[in-house]
Amino acid sequence: MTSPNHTLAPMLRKLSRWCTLSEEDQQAVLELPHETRVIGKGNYIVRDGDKPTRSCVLLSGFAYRHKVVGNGGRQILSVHMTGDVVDLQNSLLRTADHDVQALTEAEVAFIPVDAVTDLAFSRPSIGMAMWYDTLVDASVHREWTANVGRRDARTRMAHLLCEFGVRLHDAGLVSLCSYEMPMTQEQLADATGLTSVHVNRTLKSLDRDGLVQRSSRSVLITEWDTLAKAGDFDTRYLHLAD
Amino acid sequence: MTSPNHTLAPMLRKLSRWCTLSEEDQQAVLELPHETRVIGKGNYIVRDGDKPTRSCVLLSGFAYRHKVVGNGGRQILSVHMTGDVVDLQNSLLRTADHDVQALTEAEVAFIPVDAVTDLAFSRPSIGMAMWYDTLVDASVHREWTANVGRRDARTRMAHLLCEFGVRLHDAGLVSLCSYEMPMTQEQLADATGLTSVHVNRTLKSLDRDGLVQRSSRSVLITEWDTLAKAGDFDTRYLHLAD
DNA sequence: CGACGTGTTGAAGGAGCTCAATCTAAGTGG
DNA sequence: CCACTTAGATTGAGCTCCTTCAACACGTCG
Repeated sequence: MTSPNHTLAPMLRKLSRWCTLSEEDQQAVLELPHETRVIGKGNYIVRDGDKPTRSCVLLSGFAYRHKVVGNGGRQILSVHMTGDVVDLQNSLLRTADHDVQALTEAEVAFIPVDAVTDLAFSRPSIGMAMWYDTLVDASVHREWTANVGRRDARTRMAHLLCEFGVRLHDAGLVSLCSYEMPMTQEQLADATGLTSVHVNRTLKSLDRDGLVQRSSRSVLITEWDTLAKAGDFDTRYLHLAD
Repeated sequence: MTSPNHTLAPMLRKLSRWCTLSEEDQQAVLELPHETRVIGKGNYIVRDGDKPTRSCVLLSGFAYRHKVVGNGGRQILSVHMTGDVVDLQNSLLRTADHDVQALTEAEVAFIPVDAVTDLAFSRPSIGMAMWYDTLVDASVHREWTANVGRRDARTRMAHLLCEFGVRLHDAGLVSLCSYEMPMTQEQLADATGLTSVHVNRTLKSLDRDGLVQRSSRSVLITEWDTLAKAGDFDTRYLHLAD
């Protein structure tokens, strides 16, 4: 791997997850023109309806995507971490169909979308890796639809906690069973389609049963297998092993 | 447009929706190697866990994608119609993360996935159109997540009926407000995260209020604007106009 | 210190579920 | 052409999971 200290190294790491990239391919990714910026906690990266001309890569921190529905309710669609190309979707689709917001203070790199597509089609391996990345994203959306549509509160919550553990672990950030998850209970509610009150009770219940401990923003999964079972969780939809 | 009678014409029509394709591009799409087949109503096109080597285009009829969760519940993730490349996702991701099933008897064309990717990267306009197609698919997933996560039964149902109307209309099949929708109430339930009993009551209620009439399998939207409003429906997520 | 964001807990209510019976329409075989 | 079957639609009654509303606790930060 070329220069792990390079700004876009997290993005390269992520793309390499999906396809093998040659030395030149790797170099080309790292040389993508970009501009870095720090986004304050809670600030918007893209707003629903925007016509972004740049794609955004998360270099550090967390971000999430969400939609606001007619009655004022909000649905969080996915949570993103270091290395995620968090807004290829909106920029390639030309008009954003959802909001992207910083969950914590976050370092991001903006890349002109034309540079991204040019690279994708001049270097098929990179193009395939990017396409694959957006496909995995869609797979996660499918799992979330099933999660909020057909699982009860306890299962949903357990599922979400498992997903975060696996993805953070895969991104090389933490151990599977102990991680920092900077989401409030209200945000967890918006991610699971519940109310914050019920999220509270559900977390308490999981805690009482000895499956997971959550204090302030840290999560400690005490019984991974039991939690995964309770959460109807199978990593397959994350496509980590294909 | 080249030869509207060609087998793959519906796929070409769909791709042309997303990007302008040159005469040669169009020809190249139509000349994709393929094998057609008729899939009986209710038969599976792909099963969760399969490793498909061919992608599947719907030439006629309807299909839907779904997931089965731990407690036996089923969540329908999207419904597909003529021209939809119904399984680019599963074939490009190498392992299927959900089922694809024929809703009605359906004519399909199977295309080797290698032929698809070769074409995508040898002809960037086609590649971009295909990528775009999968991105729109993901956008629909996002809307569905919000639909089942944050809207009440009545709104969900109205939203679904509006989506079908717009998409069928866009595929050139029918008028916006009157179409055949061959789904049972149980399938509508699995698409909306409700039970069939409650779907029945919800449809009755929409009917009573004069918004929509549904007899056997036909849908007649009597008050489009009112239904769209009741369904918190905005076509933007379908990206038809970008 | 006071204020604000977040977490916690109780009590009451409701949207949607479960269970179960009945009805209807479209076959299907004799 | 009719008895029989079967998949789906319809309706009622009771229940429960989750929501709503409201109060209070806790920590942090000006």
